[in-house]
Amino acid sequence: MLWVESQAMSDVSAKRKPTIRQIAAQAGVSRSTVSRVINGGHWVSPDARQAVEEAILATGYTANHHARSLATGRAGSLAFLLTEPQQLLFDDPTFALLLRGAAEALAQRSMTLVLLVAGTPAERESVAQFLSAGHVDGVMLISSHESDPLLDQLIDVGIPTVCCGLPLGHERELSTISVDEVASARTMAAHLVAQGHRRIGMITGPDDTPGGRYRLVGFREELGEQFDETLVEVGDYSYESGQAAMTRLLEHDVDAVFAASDRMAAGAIAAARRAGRRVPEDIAIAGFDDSGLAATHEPPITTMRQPWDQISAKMVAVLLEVIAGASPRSVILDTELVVRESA
Amino acid sequence: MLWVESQAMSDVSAKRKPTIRQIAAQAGVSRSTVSRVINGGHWVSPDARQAVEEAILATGYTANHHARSLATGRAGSLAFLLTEPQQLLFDDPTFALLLRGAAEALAQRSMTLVLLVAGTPAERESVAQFLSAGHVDGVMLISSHESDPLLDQLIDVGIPTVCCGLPLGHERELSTISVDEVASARTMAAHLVAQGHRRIGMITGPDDTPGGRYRLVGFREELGEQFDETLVEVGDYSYESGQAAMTRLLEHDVDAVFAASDRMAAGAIAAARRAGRRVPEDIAIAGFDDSGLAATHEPPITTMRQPWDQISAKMVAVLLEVIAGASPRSVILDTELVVRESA
DNA sequence: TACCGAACTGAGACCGGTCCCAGGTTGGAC
DNA sequence: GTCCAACCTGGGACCGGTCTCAGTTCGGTA
Repeated sequence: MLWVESQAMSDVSAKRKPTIRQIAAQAGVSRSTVSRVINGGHWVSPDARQAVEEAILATGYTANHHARSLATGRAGSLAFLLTEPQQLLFDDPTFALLLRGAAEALAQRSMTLVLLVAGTPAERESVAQFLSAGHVDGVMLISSHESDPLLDQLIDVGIPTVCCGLPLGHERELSTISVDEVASARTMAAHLVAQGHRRIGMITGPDDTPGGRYRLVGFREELGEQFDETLVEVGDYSYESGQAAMTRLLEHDVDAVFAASDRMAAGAIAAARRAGRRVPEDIAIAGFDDSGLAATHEPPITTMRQPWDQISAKMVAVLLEVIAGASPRSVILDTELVVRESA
Repeated sequence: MLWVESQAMSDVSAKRKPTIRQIAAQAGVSRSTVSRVINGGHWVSPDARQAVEEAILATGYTANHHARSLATGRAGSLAFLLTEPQQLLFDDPTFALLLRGAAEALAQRSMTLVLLVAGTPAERESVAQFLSAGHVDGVMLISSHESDPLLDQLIDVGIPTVCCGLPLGHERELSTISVDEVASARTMAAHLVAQGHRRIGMITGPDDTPGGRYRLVGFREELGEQFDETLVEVGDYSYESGQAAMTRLLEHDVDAVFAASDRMAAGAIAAARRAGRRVPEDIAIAGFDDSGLAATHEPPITTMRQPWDQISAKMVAVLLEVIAGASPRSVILDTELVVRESA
């Protein structure tokens, strides 16, 4: 009876995860030494280190994240924060690329990615509370509307933050990873001009987003005298808004259109065809992002490629720097013109 | 000098997050009582409860997740685990819908969503280790390939798991949330028949996925005598595979095609058009999922709607039940025929 | 009046780590 | 021979909660 009980108990303890004390006992050293080995191993004798490493290997020991976080004050995780009111960002294939890249970059550092959605006001509130509670070490903010109230909250809370895209008006306080919007737009505009197009229209994004504002700036700069204010329409990056904008542009007899997103370009192509125009024969239509959609679209869309993998990798890298104490900094990455069939 | 120092120190402590002990002191009770109030408040006198609640409100106290997890052994978080080898799932808009739904469902319960990607073998290894370390309470597995070795690992580790789609061969050990594939496929097949189509082809998914296997079963059942083995092509749910499959089907003179995903349907439509066929006039093409793509496609795609919001909500609900001690169970949800223009 | 159980409270151990610090060796410089 | 620095080690406090359990109060019952 007694034997059965102790048998059962030893089964339980065998199944239970080993703690640092068990490793210490097995290796014949103190907890402190085990801890040192785990964290870099400075000031540990070769003998002790080896004994500890063998014990760890033998037991399959893994440190308890929660205990470590409690003791160190570091969470060991970063938040991936989505703030678009609608599910705009979820329709957007680009977000998935960023998410995947960020998750992988974190996994490599044995940190975790916590997904936070702050769409509704209620959600924003609970997210703000979550963040100020210190449950994560830093935030990757995926939103570029400058009016975003969450930006101020993040600055208030003082939590290390990196934004994707330019957070207009907050360049000093927050780190940002972005592409050179102006130069990218100039490149595409130059391409369209070089193709011999004269009446080139543009479908921009909202003016309170960097992509909406600066791609237009670059477009205007490059066209110079040729620039025609009446050939500019505003969209919201969605397929539908691209369709609507194109429908309006068709009344102005354009021979080329530069859309600020691939999805708007796809919508524009659909609208152009519905109006009986061929793409690219009658109208050339180019996009922006190279979001996967562009390559498989019919016809394949000429676009500016955003370096999504670099963007996500840099977001993580810069954010970790800031967490480690560095000052906020901004990184600007290059885009690449990808010529396909639509323009 | 001394004053300056103590001033600085008090500033620091003022900024520091309040702990349960400070709340206890402020409310004039013990830590235990505060803890009781936080966790439901049983066996607490009204006076004590009120004092504690006021102190919490006044200080903006929030419990430290890590400390709580350490003490309770519960992590307070669930993993959203992606296992597709390629970035297939990231191209797939449906995954984003699930992710969003799950994140929201968890936020409502003040739990967090940890994103895990297990694509490469190295990633799978570290994910397995992460999970067996008990860093999360449960796993939402997003993958439906029955050959997935991770399934066995999850069962080995014994971590509560819920799968999205039928994990073929593991119905007893794991919970699953799925739709009635067979009935859904029958509904769509019946619709195509009712529209007067005679030579109806199908583009299925891989045979080791429930969507690939059972949608074909339903399709065959419904067509009965009309079913023609030569009109079945296999795709991998992607746009390109839909294009390729359709190109082959066109040689067999089909007048309707049922694709097992909207993306394959879109690819099929493109291929049909390239071959000079009009959709739906010459060939009707239907999809599956209603993934957002379907509604905005040109023409809008007739499809079977999967109840994404219900699926994600059920995944979370069932998983929490299992974590709480319930036995694994399977939930089957209904789909809905959405008739648009393509079929 | 003695007893009992229910309602309520607080002390202390505990979860599994990290980190500060005091102490012990060892080797080299003076 | 002494002193000191560099290297290595272990004990104990601590991070911020939860939880068990013993103790107190109080109303009701035999």
